Amino acid sequence: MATRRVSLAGPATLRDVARVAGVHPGTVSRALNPQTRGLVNERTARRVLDAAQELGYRPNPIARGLRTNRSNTIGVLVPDLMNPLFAAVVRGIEDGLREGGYTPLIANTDNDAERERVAYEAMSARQVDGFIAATARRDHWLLADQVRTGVKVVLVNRRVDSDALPAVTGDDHEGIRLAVEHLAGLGHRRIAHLAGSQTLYTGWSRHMGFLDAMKACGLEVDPDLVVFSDTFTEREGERRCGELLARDRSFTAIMAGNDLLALGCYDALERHGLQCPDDVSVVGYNDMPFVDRFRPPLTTVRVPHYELGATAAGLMLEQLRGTDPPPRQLLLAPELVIRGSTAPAVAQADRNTASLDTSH
Amino acid sequence: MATRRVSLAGPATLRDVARVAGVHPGTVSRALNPQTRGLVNERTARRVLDAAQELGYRPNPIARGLRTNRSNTIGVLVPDLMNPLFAAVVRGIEDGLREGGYTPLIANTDNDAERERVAYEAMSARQVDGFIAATARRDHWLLADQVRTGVKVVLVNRRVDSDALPAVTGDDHEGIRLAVEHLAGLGHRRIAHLAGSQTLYTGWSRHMGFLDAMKACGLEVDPDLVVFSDTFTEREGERRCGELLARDRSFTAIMAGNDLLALGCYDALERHGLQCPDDVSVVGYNDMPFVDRFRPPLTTVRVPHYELGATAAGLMLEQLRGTDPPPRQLLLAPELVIRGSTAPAVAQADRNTASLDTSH
DNA sequence: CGGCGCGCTGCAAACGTGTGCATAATCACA
DNA sequence: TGTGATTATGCACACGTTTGCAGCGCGCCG
Repeated sequence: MATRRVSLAGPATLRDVARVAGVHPGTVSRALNPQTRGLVNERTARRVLDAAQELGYRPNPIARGLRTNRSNTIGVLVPDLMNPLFAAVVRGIEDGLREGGYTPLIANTDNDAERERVAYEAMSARQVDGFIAATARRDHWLLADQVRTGVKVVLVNRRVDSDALPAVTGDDHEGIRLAVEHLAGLGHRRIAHLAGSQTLYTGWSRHMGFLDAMKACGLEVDPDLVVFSDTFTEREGERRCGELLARDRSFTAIMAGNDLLALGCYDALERHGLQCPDDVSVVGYNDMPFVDRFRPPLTTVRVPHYELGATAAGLMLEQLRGTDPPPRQLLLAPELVIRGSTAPAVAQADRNTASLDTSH
Repeated sequence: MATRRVSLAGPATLRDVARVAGVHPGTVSRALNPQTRGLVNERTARRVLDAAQELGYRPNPIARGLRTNRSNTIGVLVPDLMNPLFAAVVRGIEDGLREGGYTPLIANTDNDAERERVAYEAMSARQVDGFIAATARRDHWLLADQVRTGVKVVLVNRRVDSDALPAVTGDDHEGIRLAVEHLAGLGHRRIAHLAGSQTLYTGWSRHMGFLDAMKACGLEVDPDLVVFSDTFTEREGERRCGELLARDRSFTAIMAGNDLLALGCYDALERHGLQCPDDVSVVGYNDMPFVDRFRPPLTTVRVPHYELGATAAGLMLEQLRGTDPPPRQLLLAPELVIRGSTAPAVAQADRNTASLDTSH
């Protein structure tokens, strides 16, 4: 009889299980929830579990969410999934959340404040239990909203000065240091810096790292050799590197804020008749897929993007389990990957005459 | 008083709006739903809308979903987000769905049947209104389940023989034809084919396309020059291309089933002392990001992945709006992108002696 | 033997919406 | 003015689950 009803209607509900097991729906709820199983007699719990198994009962997350105001869902805000870096981060987040039984709800923001806001609202409405924000803006309303509403937030690839929010990022400071030391070790003394946008956290922190690293190596940073780009794109990299070359050609190496910017440097150098790495060494940042295939293969700093996402998920789970652990800010170690775009510095004189040949 | 309640408790509910507007919650529901607004007096509707605006009312999708068994959510099954092709497809899906007010729920399956199944179950439990499956297996249980339960499904990057499911894919047949014609036009007559796995739709369809295209060009396909790979990876490409070279070196061009396989060919050719494109031309498929940066820049067939996703989303919306339109199978036009990895065929004699020089 | 505590389960009220049905109000028309 | 049609709104229940509270049976102890 009961099975008949099941075969007729949709998926089995708590009431169906209760009918088969001969108990009250409330008891079924308690028996099936590991949290509250202790409250119910072992023998009846067994009976309930069997009935549920037999009917193929699957709890309805919607109904549960309505009652509990929780959804086992985490909102993930990411600039652009088509960017392989963020794809890796998101993949790490997904795999990390799965361990805790949570599901990510992903939205692309294109670094647009308005889209970010509507995605945030939509996700809040869907009762997400927290947010992982991989969006890179340094200033952020999320912070304000967090302290106001107490919603759980974890930042990835970005942190806030106040230490108020848990965050996990790559150690840009260390990464840039490795790169600059590598260049210094090759004899480079005049090192240019093609920095990313200073409104994005990564652009800013790598710039700071560059200043410190140069000092640590006993090198001077010539303001003429530092240029800021607006976006992390090849085109912008080529443009800014062109400005650099037009202004002052005395540098023998470029530290780029990003692999894409580094790629733009390739183009600009080629356009100005300079060879990489023979005339100018270039170092990127991130170790994107396929940069080992470029011409020349790019020396760069590897950032563990997948692990970034996975540990961010871990921090979120930790926060969800409760007992308010103090917000932690984790740094993940980068790794210098030396390939073909860096070489020993040429003697200053040689290079200047060489470049004069082509420019006049 | 009413506003007081709002400031105390959480987000405003239908009842709150009703209290402020001085009407029954049911009326508010009707007034706010564009579908049913016609049922309510224009003046009161206005009052309700104002009240909702004032209170900042946001409908609760969870409660709505519980009542309607719909979630405005579409399950998206994708092999791996870190693959830039699928990232583009997913991005297209997201943007396409947004137009209809739907949100994607994304899961990576790694082409693993078991993970696919659990993701499908989990999404069904969450009451997704449909599935977009970008997973590439040719045989699929989804088909069976679809006809059984009547759940809405759209395939992308894959279709089924029976025409029973709406699908949108790139026109592999046409794409391969363009590529083979290009090679034939360069004088190549012995063209090898490094095919993808025949258990995946794209691998299979491109293989079929290759056979037809060769015939159309009046060229013979030598079974010795066709080799099948198990996965779409560089390593596998290198391995299989190595087998090809060991077996028969008479070919002057390779049609690869994939850019990654083509990349593997680069490695194998180099290892065997052959130059691309001087000795052997290589054509890829997909036009992944950065293949224009490879050494040499890869000639390949561009597939509009973003549009693939976007139109798949469109098909899904169409299906959701109802009135059962017949399932449509759309083909999107590919485009041949000629770069540096293809060149006129060398005279057979020249190349044989050249390769003999290095191999002996 | 009565009362108390304890282990277990039933009861029912939510959570926020949507919607069929009833009903009140308005209107048209003879 | 009465009747039927139309329009607009109220009412109440349902969706499936969780959970505080009450109650029941039973054993223990005084």
